[in-house]
Amino acid sequence: MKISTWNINSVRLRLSSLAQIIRDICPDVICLQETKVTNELFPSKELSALGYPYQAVAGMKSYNGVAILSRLPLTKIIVRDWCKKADCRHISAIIQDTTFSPIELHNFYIPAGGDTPNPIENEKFAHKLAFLKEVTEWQKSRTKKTKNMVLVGDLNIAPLPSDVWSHKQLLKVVSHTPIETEALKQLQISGPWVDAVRKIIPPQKNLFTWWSYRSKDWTKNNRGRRLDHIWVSESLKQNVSDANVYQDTRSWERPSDHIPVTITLS
DNA sequence: ATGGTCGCTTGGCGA
Repeated sequence: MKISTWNINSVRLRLSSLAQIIRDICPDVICLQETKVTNELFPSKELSALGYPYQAVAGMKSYNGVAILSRLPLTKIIVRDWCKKADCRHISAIIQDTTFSPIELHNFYIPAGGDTPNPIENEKFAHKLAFLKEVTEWQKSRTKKTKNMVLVGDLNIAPLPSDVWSHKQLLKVVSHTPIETEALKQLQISGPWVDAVRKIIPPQKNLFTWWSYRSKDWTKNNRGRRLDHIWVSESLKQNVSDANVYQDTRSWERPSDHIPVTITLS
């Protein structure tokens, strides 16, 4: 089973890019973030025609928005609000597969956090930290636990030194500050999570999934960050047989600033 | 230290 995650930055604008990615990768399940569209205007028919009849969608006008597209049936679709905001940053579903027992899938779009890494001066950063804490506490409080779980999304944090182009220069930049990487670690250990991508691609090796639009040539200095992640539960750890990023897409016409990340479960 | 670019929507916000 192949599971991909991609911050698409407008699903309507990049439908043809998504179709190409589908042709190239053939994922069984695709999780999108920043769809930037209401559910009424979500291109359901087009995506169904591309081979994904099972869809879980949580969108709003202009901002945020998450979606799960699947070749396999999805059950128990849940859209959750965090920090008392109905801002479409999380959707979960159970993938009904015949090879594995059911897999509980969580698709997150964690707040970016603004520019200043100080929760007192910057309410967006405060929101990001509060969001992480709330998800962490929620995971700890869950009593009914599904065995097989996968968590994906644009987590907007690059946890490892090798997840950014310069560890030293980014320590005070939102996405790589110690307070964030620590919060992400707490979130990770509050559940059964293993970083599936880093199980395949060694933690020493630089790996990025995002490059800013604010650069004439993103390849020149390769100033990227790994903001997009796929985690699996311990129960699936041994099943992770591949993980990769589709870096070519960043050079396509009208690219998203994020690239797709994919794992294979065997 | 500053400004650089996108997308949605048409001014300004969020990234």
